[in-house]
This record gives sequence, structure tokens and C-alpha cells, in this order.
Amino acid sequence: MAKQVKREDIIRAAMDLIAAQGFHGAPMSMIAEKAGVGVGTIYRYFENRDVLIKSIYKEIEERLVAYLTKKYPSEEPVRICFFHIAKGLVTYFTQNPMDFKYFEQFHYSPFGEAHRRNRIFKSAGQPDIFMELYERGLAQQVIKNLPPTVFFNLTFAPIVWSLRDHILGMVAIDDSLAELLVTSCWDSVKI
Amino acid sequence: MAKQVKREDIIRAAMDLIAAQGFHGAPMSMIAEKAGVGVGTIYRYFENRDVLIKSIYKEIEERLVAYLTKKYPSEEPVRICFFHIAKGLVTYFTQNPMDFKYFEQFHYSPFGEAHRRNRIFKSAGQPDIFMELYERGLAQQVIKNLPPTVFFNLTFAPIVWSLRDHILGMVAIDDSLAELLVTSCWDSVKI
DNA sequence: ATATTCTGAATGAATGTTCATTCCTAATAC
DNA sequence: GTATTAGGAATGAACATTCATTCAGAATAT
Repeated sequence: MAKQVKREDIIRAAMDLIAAQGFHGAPMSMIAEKAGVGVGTIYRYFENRDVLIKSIYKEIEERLVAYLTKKYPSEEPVRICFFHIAKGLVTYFTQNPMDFKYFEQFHYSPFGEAHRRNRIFKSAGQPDIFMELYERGLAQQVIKNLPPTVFFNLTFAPIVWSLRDHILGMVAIDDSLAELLVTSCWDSVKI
Repeated sequence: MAKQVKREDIIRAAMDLIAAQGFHGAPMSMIAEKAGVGVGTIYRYFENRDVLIKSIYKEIEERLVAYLTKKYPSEEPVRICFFHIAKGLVTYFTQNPMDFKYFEQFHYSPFGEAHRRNRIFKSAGQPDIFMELYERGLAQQVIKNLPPTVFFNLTFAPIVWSLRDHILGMVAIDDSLAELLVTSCWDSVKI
């Protein structure tokens, strides 16, 4: 088996287990078994458990940021840009529920404490598209005068919570509900 | 020392430790030391660790529900009732940050999985004030036609996230910002 | 072409640590 | 003197990590 393949197997196994059962339900021995490798093998690819967990997070984050910034309509009005990001978030996580669950596990754990929330939108070296949106909105007086943190919370918290409910099967977010949800978030901050 | 006092000491110690460090940073030995009792003593008051953790949750929940339903203006319009609950939430958790942190730890843990979110507003035997609010709002056509879950998320998720940021010192929620925040949540669901 | 040596990836039993829980002894109350 | 409560050392289970050993295949020699 090619080297890269084995690394992928380990990442996949760990991600699925952690997403499904949390960090506790995923001891190294179980990850190894699910990946079809020996426990020791994992340590040939990742220095230790923490490094493995953080690597998985980084991979997911990269995929998500790539998805959101692809075709980002930076020249369009603030409202259009916001809808692009917000709906992109819904689409991406609806299609990749394991990524969502892993993110959530990671975020609410000692690992996640270190990560600042707004950094998610900052792909390495790129300008932060979220802060750009916020500042442009303020300057053009299309959004309320709120601290950036609160603006972020009003626009994204309901989406994240609803995605969670969708993935847990408590509510079905189809296209029309997604539209309604994102519009409502916008309604909360628009002037 | 009176029996009840010792029980309180244990609960207080466990709550503070868990709120500050998470479930991991609070082994039974540490709880015992902080409470000023022997490890074995804890097991005279609580069957095991899980029972202790759930008992603390229940105590906090009772205090919160009591606070929110006290002076609840059930005869007033939906909007007024919503503001009462939402601002009560902000006030309570601003004044009791440890309760908030404990709630958060609990909610994002294997324990919390079992608890359904909307049950928070259901004090034993009482009608669920949240569902009552939602149904009245729908009937009177003052709120958008959304599933209850999404309505809940739009109105409370930004508040919870902002409380978190406030308690972590990332933003200062004073009275005027609280007013703005709660109003914005209402704006997202009102017709 | 075949045999021999070398390399380093893969493995999982063994180790050390961290805890929840138990249980025997000491202290205290009645 | 007996019963109840407190204490904390001892126990055992769960886990992350290590490391001596195996072994397939590459390199080299014959």
C-alpha cells in the first residue's frame, strides 16, 4: 500500500470515529483497528495524538475555506457577499456532515480553546473576508453599528446551530428553509 | 460540619473546577481537595461521578428557570415576553458566569447529548414557556413561519455565543449592547 | 539469473500514568 | 458502647506511547 494511502486511511478512521463518538470514543487502538493498521503505525505518520487531531482539523479547515472563497463575488454589494458565504456554509456542511461534527467536537474541547473563531475565515496570507465584509458594511451604513464579534454571532450562530439540528435529524434544512434562515440572519444585522 | 454544608461544598468545588477547566481538569481527587473533604466522602453524597455532574446541572437549571419565570409577563404581547426571557438570560448569565461555563461544558459533552435543548424552558410540570411563545407568535402572525427549532436558534444562538464572548473577555456586553443584541435577534424573526 | 545483504516500514506486547471507585480504619455523634 | 460519617491508601481499568522484532522488497554481489 502506498504511503499516502495509509496516512489517508488513518485520518479518515480517526475523523469518522471522533465525529461520531467524540474524542473519548476514539482511543488510538480503535483508530488503528478501523484504519486497518497497527497502533504503532499511526506514530510513524503523526508524532502523537494531539498532532493527529490538529492535522485533521487543518485539513477540514482548508477544504472549507477553499470552498467558501471559490467564486467569492468580492466586487458585489455586501449583502450579496454575505449570502455567498452563509449559503456556502450551509451547503458545504450539509454535504459534509462528518466535517461539521468534527469541527464541533474540536471547537468545544481543550484544542478549540486556542483557536479564535474569526480566524476560520482567514486563509493563510489572504485578507480576512469576514472582516472585510464587516468593515465595508459599516462604512456603507448597510449594517447596524455592532462590535464585530456580535455581528459575527448574529449572522453565523443561528446557521451553525441549525446545521447541527439538521445533521442530528431534528429539522430538515432544504433549499427554501436555508434561504429563509440566511435571510433572517441578514435581517438581524441590516439597517 | 452540617451534612448539607458538606454537600454544598462538594457541589461548589466541582462546579468551579469543571467550569474553569472542563470535565478533564476536574478529577475526583481534585474536587475533594478543593472542597476540603476526603475522596471517599464524595461517594457518601453522590453515587458516582456522573450523578454528581448531573446533579450540578439540575441545580443550575432550576436556578435559571426560576429566575426567568419570575415576574414572567404572560399576559403581555409576544414581543414583550420574548424580551423578558432574552434579557433575563443575558442578565442571569452575566451575573453568574460560572453557571454559564458549566452549562456550556455540560452541553457539549456526552452528558449533554441526552438533553434536548428546548427542555431547558420546561420547568417540571409547568407549560413550556418557549413553545407557548412560539405558537402565540405564529397564531398572531407577528413572527415568520419557521420551524420551532430554527426560530429558537435565530433568537437564542447569537445571545449564547455573545455571552460566551463576554465571559471570555472578548467583548463587553453592557446594558445598551444587550438591548441592541436582543432587538437584533427579534428583528431576525419578526414579520 | 540467483543468492545474499541491507533497509526501513509495520507491528503489537509491554510500560507507565491517570483516574474513578472501593473498602478498611479513624473519628465523631448519639 | 454502638452507629454513623469521614478519610485516603489501595485497586484495577483504560489509555497513550515506546521499542525490540519481523519481514517484504530493494540493492548488490556472484
